[in-house]
Amino acid sequence: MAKPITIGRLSQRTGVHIETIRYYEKIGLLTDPPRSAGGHRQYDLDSFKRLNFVSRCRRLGFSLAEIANLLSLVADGDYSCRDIQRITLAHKASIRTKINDLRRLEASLTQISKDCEGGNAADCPIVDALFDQNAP
Amino acid sequence: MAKPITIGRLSQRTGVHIETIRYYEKIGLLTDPPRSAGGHRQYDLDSFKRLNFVSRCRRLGFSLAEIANLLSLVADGDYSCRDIQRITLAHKASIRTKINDLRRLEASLTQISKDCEGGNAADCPIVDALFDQNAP
DNA sequence: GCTACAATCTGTAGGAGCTACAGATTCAAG
DNA sequence: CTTGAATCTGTAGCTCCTACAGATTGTAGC
Repeated sequence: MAKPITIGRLSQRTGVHIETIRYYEKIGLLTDPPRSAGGHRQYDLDSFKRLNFVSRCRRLGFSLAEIANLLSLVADGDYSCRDIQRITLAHKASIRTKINDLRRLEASLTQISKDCEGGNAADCPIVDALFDQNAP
Repeated sequence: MAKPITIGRLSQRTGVHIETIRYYEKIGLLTDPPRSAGGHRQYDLDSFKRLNFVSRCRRLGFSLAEIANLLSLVADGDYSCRDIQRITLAHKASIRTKINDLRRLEASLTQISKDCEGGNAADCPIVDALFDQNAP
């Protein structure tokens, strides 16, 4: 059988920090791997794939709870593609909401910094705008 | 002199939760207000303005550290409008970066969910894409 | 003045998603 | 067998709050 993978190599190959891998194990996102006689973790190709899945989902902005959900669906085997797509699309919608929120923030910041000409403290429009008790 | 404001009224007027106000005080973002004989906090118009400033900055996405920085600049009185604008523009740039990141996420999700037709588990393109060890 | 009841007090723990130690072992190469 | 790198466990920290518990204070009505 294939030589087991150490946590260090797994970390290198997936780009996930060692501490993070152990953290995922602790919270139950990854299954506990077998151990060597001395207690070191021994991973295989499956653990590698699973961690890669988690890592990719994280990069796509899924929360750990969402990922746990996806993983359990897949593990149970009785999921339909429709389930997965529903989760994915819901996630996409929340990303869209975040983008819109940030766009509004950007517009506000553009607005309040527009009149700023680098002058003195007394008439800084940004500070005035933020401190004014009557502002929205 | 004006009647002091209780923490409850301050919370109502600013929309900041009571616990959050106390938290801001604990970390030094707000100054410790005077207390009644029994130990209840007594705020005035200045504390109201200051908390409003903090609250507005939070809504604009500034971190508490950034806000502390802005407040100390203003408190010292020797800031220039240029300083404030610099901080504001830096913040705007980081928001723009976040927007771009999220847009890329959205595009990825659109891509991987595109081929999904709600079929069976065996050929779910999303799961395949995420589990495939050779994927990017 | 007294009694309710609301508001506030302090302190601590939790949540998300890690990161960063410290101090003790274990592994692998020479 | 030694040495140095890797790994182990456990705990504490980070950000920005939120949510209690249990005690005390403030206030309105009688």
